Amino acid sequence: MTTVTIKDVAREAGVSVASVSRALNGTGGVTAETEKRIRDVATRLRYIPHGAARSLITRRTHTIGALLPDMYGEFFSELIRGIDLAARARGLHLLVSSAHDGVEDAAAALRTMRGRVDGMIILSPRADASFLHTNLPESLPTVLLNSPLRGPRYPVLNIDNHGGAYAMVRHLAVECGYRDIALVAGPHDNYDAQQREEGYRAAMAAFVPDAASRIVRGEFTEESGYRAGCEMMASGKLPRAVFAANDMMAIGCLLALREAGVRVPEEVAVTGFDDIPIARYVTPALTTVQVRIVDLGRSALERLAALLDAPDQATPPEADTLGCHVVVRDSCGARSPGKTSTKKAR
Amino acid sequence: MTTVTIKDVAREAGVSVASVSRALNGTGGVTAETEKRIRDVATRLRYIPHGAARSLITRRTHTIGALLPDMYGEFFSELIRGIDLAARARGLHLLVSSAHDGVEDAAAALRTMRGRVDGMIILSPRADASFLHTNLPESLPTVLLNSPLRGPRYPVLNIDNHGGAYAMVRHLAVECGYRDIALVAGPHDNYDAQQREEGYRAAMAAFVPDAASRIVRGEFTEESGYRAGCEMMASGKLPRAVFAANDMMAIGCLLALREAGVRVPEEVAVTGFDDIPIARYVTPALTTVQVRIVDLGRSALERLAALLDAPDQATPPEADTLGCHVVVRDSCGARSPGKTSTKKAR
DNA sequence: GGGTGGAACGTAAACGTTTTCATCGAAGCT
DNA sequence: AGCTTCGATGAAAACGTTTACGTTCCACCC
Repeated sequence: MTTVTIKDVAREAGVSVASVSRALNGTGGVTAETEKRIRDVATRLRYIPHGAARSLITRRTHTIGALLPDMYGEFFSELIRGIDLAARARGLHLLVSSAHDGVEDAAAALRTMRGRVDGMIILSPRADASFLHTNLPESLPTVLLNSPLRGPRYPVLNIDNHGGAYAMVRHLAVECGYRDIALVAGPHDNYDAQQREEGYRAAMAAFVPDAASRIVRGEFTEESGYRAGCEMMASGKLPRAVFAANDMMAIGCLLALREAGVRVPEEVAVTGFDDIPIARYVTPALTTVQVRIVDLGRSALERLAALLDAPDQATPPEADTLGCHVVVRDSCGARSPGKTSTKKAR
Repeated sequence: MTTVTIKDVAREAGVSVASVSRALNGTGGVTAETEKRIRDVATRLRYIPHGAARSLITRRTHTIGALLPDMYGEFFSELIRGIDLAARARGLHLLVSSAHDGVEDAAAALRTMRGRVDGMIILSPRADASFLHTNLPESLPTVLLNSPLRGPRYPVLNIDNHGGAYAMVRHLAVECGYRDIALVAGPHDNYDAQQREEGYRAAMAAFVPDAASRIVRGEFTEESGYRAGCEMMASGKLPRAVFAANDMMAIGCLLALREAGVRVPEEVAVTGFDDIPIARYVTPALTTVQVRIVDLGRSALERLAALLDAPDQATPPEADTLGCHVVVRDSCGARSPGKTSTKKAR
């Protein structure tokens, strides 16, 4: 009696449960008169349908699951935001699970999704082919984010890490005219980091073929960026430009240089990757590669929704990549440090 | 055949579904031998229990729902992060719904939670008493965040807006010695904004009783902070210190002053509220009121979990408030602009 | 006026689990 | 040997819905 079910409504309204279901769902088959009566009773009793029961028979949950490695930082909040935005536009709900304590954890999280979601969006370094095979219910529509996996099994959406890094190096080399461009790379085992590094190499080979490339490794943290900056200064020979594989490292590097009295961008240019919100507020404002993470989330969900609507549509086997472009601010020296334009806060 | 159910496992293993359930759940009542056989079959068939079906009978979903007004900005991502952190520590999952397109929307979101969650965390300006009464299943454990609501019905967790604002003004008045302190307030209909404003007034009355208080209204956006800065300069008489009711407005104000060539903090001190990540990276680094949003989310979930474990425990009728404290950086002029300490990126 | 058709409504099966209860057999005891 | 006890197992109910299928009833048509 504590919670009111469809039976209570039926009894109170003097009809069968079937009629209540029909009336409340707007399926035909009930007089306008009885429908009204049922509706009245339902609101009076404050009846709320039981989601689990409904989706058990309907085989629809109107919920999509998101498996993410971690909730941290701008990236993931932006991503979730994008997914959620698109989801609610479609009347879908979001079951998030940030499982990052290893494969066990991720597997468990994935399994509990069974029967609670209509589809999955997965962004996880651990999600290799065999992992997915054993833990993902055979027929659950899924789209992968930022995954090295290819193939017709699941659609994949990637950030154009390679292209973004390439474009940034081109900017530094061609438009700014620098030759001695160093990379503060990300961790070796990180897929994004690998691709960005490759983009750097390719662009260096293309635009300043006779200049040596110079790479110091970081870990995508501000601290590691700071250390990288110190390291380069200690080496006695500063590069003319530093391209950090993400913004946090760029900022760390910026701080290290500032502390040492090195002027940015006059002596050394510094650029990053990601365009996190902080980027435009540091001084000098950071030139970086903008990747519209919100859009990544959004298109992931759109793609998934398409899969849900047309289950056996042949999915384009090619992986989609989300373009990104460099946004020029002050830290690269390509423009005179102008006034920071005031933008409407988002 | 497309999805494998418990029946398939039972048939394949030559036992009843009951035994499969017992074996897989580790309830007693099966020989070690048959348990192993069942387990083997289950993994071979890649059986994954159906969540909805299970929770239909168990009346447990191991999921908690979060109703938030919007996913935007640092605040909400931090909040979710806090909730999620505590949730996964308890083996709970998270069903988020950011419903901000009005009451209709929020109501719909809340109703679809029925049967999918064991409890709710609600942070919504729209969630007044009657709204909750009509849309919240009678017996669903719920904790409210940052709500003006009081009473024994639901536990409430609040940020100590009043105390934080009070402390900041005290800092400006007592420790920095300023008397002419202006407030850039938040929107009138915002609960946080109201409390912060009240804290400002109270502190002004307490510490600089003979100084006039000065309030210009903003909307919690960077742009409105920028405008507030311009407005104050246009008035011809700049205050000695500006306390903005949130960081984004403080930053906007900072920019306006900087553009006009006003030196911060030498001529005008500027402080904010929230301690968003950006705050420590602007120059001068922003003195602000730190509120541990992650902790807010965490304790909300802890509280909810306690409710779940002991449903009829008398909930402390007093609303809990989460303390906050001022963190002194450069923008208030209380200390000599030091080196920005490099922190480990979170 | 006796069919015919269709709309309104009820009955019951189904969804995939867990759990109570009954059954069965073996082991232990006198 | 006859009884009890207990552990392993299966049968079936239950959870709260939706929906296929009947049934009833009324209007309509010849």
